[in-house]
Amino acid sequence: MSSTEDIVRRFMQKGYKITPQRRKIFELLSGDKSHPTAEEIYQRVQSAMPDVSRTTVYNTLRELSVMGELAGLGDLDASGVRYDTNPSAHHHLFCVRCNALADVPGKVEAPELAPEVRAGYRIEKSQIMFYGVCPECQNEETGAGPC
Amino acid sequence: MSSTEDIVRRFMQKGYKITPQRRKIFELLSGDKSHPTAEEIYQRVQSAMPDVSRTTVYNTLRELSVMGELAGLGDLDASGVRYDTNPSAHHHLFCVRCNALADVPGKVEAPELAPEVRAGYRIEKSQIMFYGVCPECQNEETGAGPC
DNA sequence: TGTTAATTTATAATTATTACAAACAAGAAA
DNA sequence: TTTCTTGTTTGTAATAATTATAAATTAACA
Repeated sequence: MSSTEDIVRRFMQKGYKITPQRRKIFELLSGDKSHPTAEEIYQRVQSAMPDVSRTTVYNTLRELSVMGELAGLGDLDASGVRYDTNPSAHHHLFCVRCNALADVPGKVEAPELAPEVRAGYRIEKSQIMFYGVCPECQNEETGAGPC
Repeated sequence: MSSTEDIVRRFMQKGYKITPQRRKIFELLSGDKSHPTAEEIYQRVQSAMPDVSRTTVYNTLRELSVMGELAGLGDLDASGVRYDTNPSAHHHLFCVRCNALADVPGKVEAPELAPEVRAGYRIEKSQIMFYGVCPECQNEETGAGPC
């Protein structure tokens, strides 16, 4: 996601008002790489500004999504939508043990689909989810005995 | 998914009972390629057996998932989990207009991730979602005038 | 055919998210 | 700076998907 000030600027250009709540949410999200859920974002906002409501968090997330600053990643582990602050096209790594979600940096191309396998679809983009075990969970595996 | 009788056999081997409800759900699912939601499956079961409860549908879907006969595909369009009756590894095509979901037949390999891009993950499998427009929606586009 | 344990059912509980309407505040205008 | 207008926030209620629970039912076996 862009810097807080960039987003503030874009919100103002669109005629949106800059409230302390919105600014705080921008600050918490810009630079975040953890792909938090709405609830996690709400919790973080709470510690900084205890009176912010869930609704405001949801609203702001929706506005940022519409503006293309955020992308929502459909429910992977039934804990809700996870937000990706990196709006450029990229793939993801999902830890099947702890549900961590990481970006695959850089450009990795998905394969082209041959026409006979494309079912007539006109393909516009693609997204690869790599499932596996993150480094932290690999450590625990060796250290913590049998599963 | 396997044939109804194969699944019945596997359920019996596990000591599960074969009820008319379960058998009907197996029948409706085996051979299905539409990636229905739990609610859609419930509706279809209803037309054949009006007294089946949602809970039974959900329970049976969970049992089939645990047994590996079904795979749940996390929420793509906020209408709930969609069930894939094809348990072998394959990729998907998602229509961004009508939310249709289709299998990519055969083996299409996702790219290997270079170590410097893998974030330390041990990768176990991967799944590519191709986003685009299905043939039906392409037809409507040309026929139905401006969007 | 009777027994028993699994299954089904209806209902209530949970969880993520959206809708709503009243209270409030940002930013433009005076 | 004060006022005004309109967008924003908030708390609460509504939705929707799914899970938990406990009583009633029934499949499978003896």
